[in-house]
Amino acid sequence: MTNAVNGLDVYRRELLKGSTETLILSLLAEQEMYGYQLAKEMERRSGGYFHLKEGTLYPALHRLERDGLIEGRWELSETGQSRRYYRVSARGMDRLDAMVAEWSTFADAVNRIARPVSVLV
Amino acid sequence: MTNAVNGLDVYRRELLKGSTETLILSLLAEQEMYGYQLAKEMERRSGGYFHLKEGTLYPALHRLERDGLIEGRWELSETGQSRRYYRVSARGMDRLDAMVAEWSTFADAVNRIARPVSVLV
DNA sequence: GCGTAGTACATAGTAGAGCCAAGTAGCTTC
DNA sequence: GAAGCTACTTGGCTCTACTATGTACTACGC
Repeated sequence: MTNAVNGLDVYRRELLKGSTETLILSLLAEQEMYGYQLAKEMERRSGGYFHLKEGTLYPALHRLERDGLIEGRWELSETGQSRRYYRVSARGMDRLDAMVAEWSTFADAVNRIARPVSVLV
Repeated sequence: MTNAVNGLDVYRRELLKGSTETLILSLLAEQEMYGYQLAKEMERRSGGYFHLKEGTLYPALHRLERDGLIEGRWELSETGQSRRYYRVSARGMDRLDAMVAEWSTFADAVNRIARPVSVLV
């Protein structure tokens, strides 16, 4: 499994570190959602590129809630399943703005350095 | 130190994960360099944004060499200090292209999702 | 001669994040 | 009644950036 180009698998995974929380916050800032819904929405919006695993998603939500950036509440769906809905707190909104700004700066800095080899010719 | 907004410190650090090797490869693809020089060049090119620590830089170079993406050779500088110069291998060039493409896809995907709160109003 | 600073590389240990895997639990469909 | 989907949880693993420390050489000021 994951033969040949396995270096890129690791690469993509590592890229995701640090951006996951920004992505989650950003989606929750638009509308209240529960975990599973969030994962599906993330996948849909990114054209299938982001596929948040449970072992990534739920711990991330717990961290965000622990840090007071989001607030969750339990709700029973009409099917009888419990769902935990999350919304972004005021503090979370501030943090989101800071994170998006940071992402922007970061992406600019990377783009100033990283160029495909072909451009160098 | 690093009081108050320490959440963002962690954030920036995590963002860097996965991009460090792309940045290093990219700079080395332009010209052969030794570690210390690479760190300085990275800082200069990013306008001071990227400041690679030794505990990040040297292990990263070792990984890249172990994976056959770069090749190093020792050289004695005129001051008498040993320096290890690295250049990107053919395999490293291929990998760099793939990494830059991956970065581009990733950045696009993030930009499709992450927006500052103000835009939502 | 000695302390300090800069250059240049190395590495043990730590913390954090994403993932795998397995588990719990309710519902629907065959 | 066995899949299969929804929905959340958790323990353990790996990888990466960083901290801290160490080595070693040069150059400067005193």
